[in-house]
Amino acid sequence: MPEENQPRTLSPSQKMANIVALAKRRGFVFPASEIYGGLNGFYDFGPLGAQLKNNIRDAWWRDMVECPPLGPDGKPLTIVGLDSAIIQNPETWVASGHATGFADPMQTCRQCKKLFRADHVWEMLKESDWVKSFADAMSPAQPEDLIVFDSGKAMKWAKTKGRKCAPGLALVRNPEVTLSWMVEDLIREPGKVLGIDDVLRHVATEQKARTGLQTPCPNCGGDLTEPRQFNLMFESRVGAVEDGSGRVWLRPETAQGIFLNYKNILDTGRVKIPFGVAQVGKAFRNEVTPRNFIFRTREFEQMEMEFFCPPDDAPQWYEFWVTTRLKWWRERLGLSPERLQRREHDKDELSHYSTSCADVEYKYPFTEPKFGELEGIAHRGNFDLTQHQARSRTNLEYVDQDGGNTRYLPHVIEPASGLTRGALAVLCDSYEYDPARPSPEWLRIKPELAPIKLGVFPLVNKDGMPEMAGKIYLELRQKFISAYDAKASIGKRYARMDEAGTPFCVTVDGDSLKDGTVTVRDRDTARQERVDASRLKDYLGQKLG
RNA sequence: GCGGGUGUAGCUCAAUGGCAGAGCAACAGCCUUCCAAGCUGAUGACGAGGGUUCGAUUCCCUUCACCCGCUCCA
Repeated sequence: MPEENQPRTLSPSQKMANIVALAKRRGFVFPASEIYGGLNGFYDFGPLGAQLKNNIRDAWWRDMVECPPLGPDGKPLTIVGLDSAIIQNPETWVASGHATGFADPMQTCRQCKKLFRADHVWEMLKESDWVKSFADAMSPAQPEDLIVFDSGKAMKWAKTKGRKCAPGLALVRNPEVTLSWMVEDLIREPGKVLGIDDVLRHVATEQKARTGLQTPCPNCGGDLTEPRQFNLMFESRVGAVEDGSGRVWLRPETAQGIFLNYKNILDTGRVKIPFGVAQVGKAFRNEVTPRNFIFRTREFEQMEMEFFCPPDDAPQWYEFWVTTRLKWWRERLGLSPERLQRREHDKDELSHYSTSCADVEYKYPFTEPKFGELEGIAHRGNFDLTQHQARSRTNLEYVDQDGGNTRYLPHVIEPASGLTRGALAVLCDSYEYDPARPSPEWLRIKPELAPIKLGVFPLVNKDGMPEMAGKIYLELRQKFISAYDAKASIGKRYARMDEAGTPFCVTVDGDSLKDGTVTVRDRDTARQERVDASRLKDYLGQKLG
């Protein structure tokens, strides 16, 4: 209901709150097991959400498997489908690196309470503000990666910072703690030139001797806790005996199921390189912090495709898939171009398996003005096949009969998108707000993706209108997902359909009974057109695609 | 996992150490001739567990969930 003085535009956080509320109100997304108080990181998709998600999935499957794009040479690509088990032999995850890579030891700082990956601490330390400012203060004239320890300069610096400093000893580090006990020995030689690595090594040795810990906190220099194990994979057990013998994991990504079946598909699928294998399914990660509605959940759905190609061709296929996938989100799902971007990963951001990786990113309301991930396209090289070949002792080489029977492990380009995130992006992108409208909130979902395509109403519940509307409904529902509604006022029914993102509403009114025409109302403009009821199927077929 | 904040009906909000109220939504019916009209009716809540108390939604403890930040990540 529009209220006076309501602002026309919403802040990103208000917008997000509205989207979450609408998603629940209209049955798109509910918190999982809500009657028991919910469960952190899990959501259920309601009637409309399930349909929306299926529509996105079907569009992806259609464009990947049933009718894949043409390659750079203008010839159609070969991509086949797969649906592999969620639980696989645990060796899978040892080979893929998830059993170790997903079990990162973490450390918390006792002073500033920040959390760090233990294997990142050293690098972060080098980049940390307190080490840098320390270096700057000590040797403004020196290159940035060098520190000159000089007690005279130290005293001067401490003075300008308003800190006390004993000759030759006391350096003060940010913000309160003295560093003197750590660098005492180094300062004995004023003027000596040292690299940051030298200093850090010394600091670490001192700290270990004193506290038994390896490294100071990169943020504040405080004490870090012991590295603690985190395992991001969900554990389960095969067999009913609880003795730890049948331990298995739920897959943290769908991709590995494809690599495990690579040989089977080669042997039976009549495919030859280059080709792709696509799969949609649930994956599970024990995220440290599920956050932002369904953006990061512990159970989520992926749409992944592994594209196998000759090693030399990999760079061009990588480029091909990045542009193809970006275009897909923009054109097929209709996401706003200005809210989509391609972002190349930095070197230090790359996973253990990939040599290059680009994200298709969307500007979600909760990341604004920044972007958040929607899909990642990774050049995985032959990492996975190499690992599985070695660990399973199964030859996974491809014999290229077109290329003089050469043998090689193909390289892999992997476009991996989040279906759950895709649904979120569609909800966010289609959310419209205009307090001047009778229905101020509506979802401008692309008609092809809308969970309900059509509302069919009698204008009022008498004079034969319900009968005629009922007949039209029975006919149209065979072709379009439709909803019949005769409750409450016509305006309310339009508003309900607007919030569900239903693109068109057909209304039977008094004239319909006389001349056989009905009105078709457009969700986005709220304008109506009179159409002959007998032409409805064709008319709507054109509009709904 | 750490720190901060928040938990009363589906939503927005009341009140109270002694029977927990309203508006909207949803449901049934009446009415209604194009954009959340009206009438009637029935349904519906103190996040969970424990403690103090004759009695706790209210005070105390614990826990769970959600929001924000750190971190991780499709």
